[in-house]
Amino acid sequence: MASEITGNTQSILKHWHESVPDDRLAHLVKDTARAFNKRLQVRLQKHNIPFGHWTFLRILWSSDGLTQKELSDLAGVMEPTTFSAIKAMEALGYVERRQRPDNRKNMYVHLTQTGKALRKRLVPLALEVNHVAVYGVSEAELLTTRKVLLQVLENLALDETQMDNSPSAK
Amino acid sequence: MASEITGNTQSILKHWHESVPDDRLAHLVKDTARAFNKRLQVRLQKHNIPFGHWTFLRILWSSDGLTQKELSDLAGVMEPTTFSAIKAMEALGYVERRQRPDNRKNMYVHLTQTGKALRKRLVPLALEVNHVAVYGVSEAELLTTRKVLLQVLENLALDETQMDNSPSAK
DNA sequence: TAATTATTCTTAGGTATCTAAGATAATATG
DNA sequence: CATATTATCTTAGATACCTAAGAATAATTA
Repeated sequence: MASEITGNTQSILKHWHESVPDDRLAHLVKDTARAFNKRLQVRLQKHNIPFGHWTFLRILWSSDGLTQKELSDLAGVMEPTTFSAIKAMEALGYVERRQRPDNRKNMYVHLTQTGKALRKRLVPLALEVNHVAVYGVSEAELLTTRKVLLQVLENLALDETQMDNSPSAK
Repeated sequence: MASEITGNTQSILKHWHESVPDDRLAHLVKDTARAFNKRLQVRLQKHNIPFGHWTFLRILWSSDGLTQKELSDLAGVMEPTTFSAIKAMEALGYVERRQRPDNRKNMYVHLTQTGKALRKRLVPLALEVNHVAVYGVSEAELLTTRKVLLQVLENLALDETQMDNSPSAK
């Protein structure tokens, strides 16, 4: 009769309170991302939406008719990931994949009515998670956090351009 | 001859500069976590260490001889994840799984010499990633960020205890 | 315009996670 | 102490990602 909780955000939390290694921002960011994902996932599950479809739906709601390549870039995933997600979503009737007469290479992805309709139901779930998450955090702190994370993302992107061209395996 | 970069942290970054939706901390945290993972992963790859083993090695280096269950809790993953990672690590000769005469249920995981030796080589890689990541970020900002992420983690953990007991769908 | 190069989609196969459920051992209870 | 419950490890199978490589098409260039 104890807690039936599966994802153990609890124990992770405990760990962070007990020892905050001041060299491991990566770790904290990762744990937080996992918790965010999990909270959205359980909400989506109640609507029978696989978490992986959310990413693409979100993009399509704001810009329908993109190619799979464009979708991949916006979602920040590789083409095969997009391919299989979109195929699954097509099978579920959320999207249609179309080609244009003037271009037989690109695949344009369009939402169906069903796909469009999901928006009203699902967006509030994500907003709720974000709302819950920032409870008790001041605007100023949030601003700083966002700024820092953006800077970190930028630094890591720079590392990428540098590392991937100089394969100095040490 | 353009950039041979596979993980597209670049395009994600661009997206964040173009539109910062002020309701989507989750999204930013997720992108940052992915970038962190990726940067460590490419470094580990040069040493032929799968990213998934890193998590468990790190824990074992500071507390050898834990059970698989304890490892799972500390790593924040489910038992089957730990099970297969540890099995693979056993096959590679990094760890040994032992049972005690007084307890035939628990599996105690011990590092081998090889496993212990990896520490000296791998820990610097993680430190480097963290170092690169926080370049140009002030101590004060970092402190705030850490505090905020911890608070967020706490809020999400609370949501977990609340949601998972009141399955009010819809 | 023909040949080469680059882009996009697709297939194949692998990693790291998960949930659900089986097996076995330890613990608690009637 | 026998039975029921709980805990841990394990198996099986799914999801969401990845890399590498093939196929088709579009774009470039010689």
